[in-house]
Amino acid sequence: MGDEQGERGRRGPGRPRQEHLTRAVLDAVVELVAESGMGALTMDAVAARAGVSKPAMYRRWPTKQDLVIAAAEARIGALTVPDMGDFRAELRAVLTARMKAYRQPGVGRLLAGVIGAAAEAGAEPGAYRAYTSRVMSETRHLLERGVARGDVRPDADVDDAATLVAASLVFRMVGEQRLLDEALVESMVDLIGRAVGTHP
Amino acid sequence: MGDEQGERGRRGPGRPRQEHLTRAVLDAVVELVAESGMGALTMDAVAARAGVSKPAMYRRWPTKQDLVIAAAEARIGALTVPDMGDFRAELRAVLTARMKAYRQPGVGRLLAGVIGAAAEAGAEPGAYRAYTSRVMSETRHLLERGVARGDVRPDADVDDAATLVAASLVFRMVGEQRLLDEALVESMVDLIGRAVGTHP
Amino acid sequence: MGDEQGERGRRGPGRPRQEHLTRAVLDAVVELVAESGMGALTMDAVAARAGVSKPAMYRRWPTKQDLVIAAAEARIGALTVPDMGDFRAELRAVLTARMKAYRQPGVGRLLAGVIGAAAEAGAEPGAYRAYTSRVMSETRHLLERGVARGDVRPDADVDDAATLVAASLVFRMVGEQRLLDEALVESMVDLIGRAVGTHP
Amino acid sequence: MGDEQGERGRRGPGRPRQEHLTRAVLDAVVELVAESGMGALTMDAVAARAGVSKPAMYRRWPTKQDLVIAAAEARIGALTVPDMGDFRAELRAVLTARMKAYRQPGVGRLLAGVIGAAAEAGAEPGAYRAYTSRVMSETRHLLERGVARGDVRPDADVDDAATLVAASLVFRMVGEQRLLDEALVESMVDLIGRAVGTHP
DNA sequence: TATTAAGCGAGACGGTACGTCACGTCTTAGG
DNA sequence: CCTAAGACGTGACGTACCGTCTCGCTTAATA
Repeated sequence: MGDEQGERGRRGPGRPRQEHLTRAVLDAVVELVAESGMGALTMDAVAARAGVSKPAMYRRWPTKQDLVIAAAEARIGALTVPDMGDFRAELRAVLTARMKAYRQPGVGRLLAGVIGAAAEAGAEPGAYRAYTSRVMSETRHLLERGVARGDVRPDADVDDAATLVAASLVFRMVGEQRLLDEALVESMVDLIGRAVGTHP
Repeated sequence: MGDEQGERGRRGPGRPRQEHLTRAVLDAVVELVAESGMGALTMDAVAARAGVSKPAMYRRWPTKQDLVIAAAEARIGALTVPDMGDFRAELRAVLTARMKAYRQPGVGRLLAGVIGAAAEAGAEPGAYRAYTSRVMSETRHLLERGVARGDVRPDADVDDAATLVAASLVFRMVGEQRLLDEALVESMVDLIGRAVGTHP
Repeated sequence: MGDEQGERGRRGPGRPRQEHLTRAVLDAVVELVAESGMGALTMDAVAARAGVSKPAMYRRWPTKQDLVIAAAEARIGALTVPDMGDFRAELRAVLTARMKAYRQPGVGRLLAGVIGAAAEAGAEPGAYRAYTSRVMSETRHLLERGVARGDVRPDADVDDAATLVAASLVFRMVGEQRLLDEALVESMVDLIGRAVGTHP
Repeated sequence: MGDEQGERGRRGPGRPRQEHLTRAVLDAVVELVAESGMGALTMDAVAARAGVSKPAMYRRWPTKQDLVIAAAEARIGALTVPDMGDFRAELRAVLTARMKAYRQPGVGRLLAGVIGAAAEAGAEPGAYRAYTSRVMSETRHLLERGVARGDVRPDADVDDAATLVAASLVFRMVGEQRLLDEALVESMVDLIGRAVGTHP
């Protein structure tokens, strides 16, 4: 699961970890994926590109999956949309932000890799689930705010609508392997707006 | 890409392929994935489980990816929804059919594996794209029929709406790793129906 | 322990092992040791030098120890001294033969490595013991023939005398790290001849 | 080569080394080897067992080899046999003393390890040679005293005879991997006594 | 009926990555 | 200057999987 989430505070005695190595590795992951796809994402290749030793990597992320997820999170990051007084506007904001994050070079393939890796053998859902559920709850929050405000139908299933929001961009990119653009965002704002909005 | 699509006709002289081996292999793939996930899906393991030699497998599917896609297709299969006179009914039919296909044991992880594998290094999009675009065009056909019939808005982007339809179940299962059920289908019929329907 | 001792007969179905690989590996071991000592005897280095893959090596010798012992045996080989009618002459013959075998480049260090490796962790005595006891019994046979003939004292402990014969050259080379020569052999023939001979 | 031979006097300013750490490490080496063989003799394991940090070890013995040799010397130690007026008696004394030293738990494997390590790559003969030649000269001294006294043949090669004396026990233990006992010592006194003695 | 091309199981092969381990160094903080 | 703790680079380890190949055998369609 990686322990890089631990508070940056004391780690007891001994030489502390060098944070620039952590960054170098995450950068190397994205670069390699952007250049040559997930197939080129070898632990050895990452270590070589980052100028870091393999043990130093495995100390931080015990599994390739953990590393990949950490790299994806570092590029996609968290997302909080402020109350803009209008559901459609907020939806446009969040989709636009995600579109831009996903369009960064390598992020698309990285995300596909993360999804594939989550289906692995013993793959403890740990890190992956943590990431996924965080993203979903952001979206649910948006919908609930809309319900409270009155521009989202109260009888729409928030869970399922949130799935629709999250799925749209990810599936287009990863499933259909097509590029994302503003037109898609606009289209989705319209479709999902009609699906859950109070005023058609 | 696999040559198993070739017409079953003449293959010239020599001993013909034994079709029961083909079936045994595809079954073994699904069984293994269902039991132990994609990580356990070794070519050797498949061969052992199916009681088939590796060369016999590679004669049929030149690559592991091809085999995985073939196995997924064999379980999910093609889908043609007859004209039922009502878009929502047809949408419910197609989503229900897919839900049932996806819920078969192993199919979820298999699909995740296919998606992940499509992001590999040189991964010629070949087989994957062929499968994906076939599925998408089925859905587009449904929407176009609705437009012609008059119960789907003509100004809705068919492409983007089709993405929404396909994404809903796949993302819930693969992205969120949650089980599919009838309630989700009903929810999606409602949401997508409102999104593209002419009568709210 | 290595299975390379198996009779060269049938190995059942499947592709047979390529014997030239076996030879190439054993040669590479000796070359590397002769050039750079046991420290340079990496499995990777051997594989590279022999132009053989690591799995192909591990199929033949499951352990580095087994490989080292096999290489040593291939260079030192078995030894049978014919009845020459005189114990001292036979002793001179066997010591001369061993001296020549040990003086081959790399063999000295190889032997030291074998001895060191035999003290390793779980080191099942298997291969090492087999080799050692074969060498010792050759020497014992020589002594027993001398007793039967009448030029070796019947009250000399054959076991301990055999140890002395085997130890002389090996310790000089491995323990003292000095080169072997004919003078040493002559000296040992004299000393051991007096130690166990009937006519001083 | 290790600096532990340095005079125990002043080491300049600063905190002096704690001698009990030195002893703890050497003890830990022998314990570990006795329990689990050379394979378990890791620098980390020694440090852990001795309750000492790695830098503290490397300050004393710059190399693992140096540590191993130091541990062996500490258990085997130097040996000076007083003039007993009879070569055979002195020979019995020295062999008995060595037999007892070698029979201590772990010492056999430790000695094998030392011999193996001496064949390593760049292994500067330093420490090993120093130890070996000291042992050999002890034995030569014994023989020379016998020659002077008149109970050792003056035409016996002292060097080669000394090799025989040293080799007997070491080879039996390390080469043949058999236990040492008084009978072997008695046997060797008889054999070597006949080999170099003036009165058969 | 004989030939022949292809299929088949078995398993060795080269290649490449895996995740781990050990060595010897270095960096922190504290005595 | 010593000490404990522990991260670091280096490099080898032994294993696993992929996709290919070489065996010796079997099976049909063709000649």
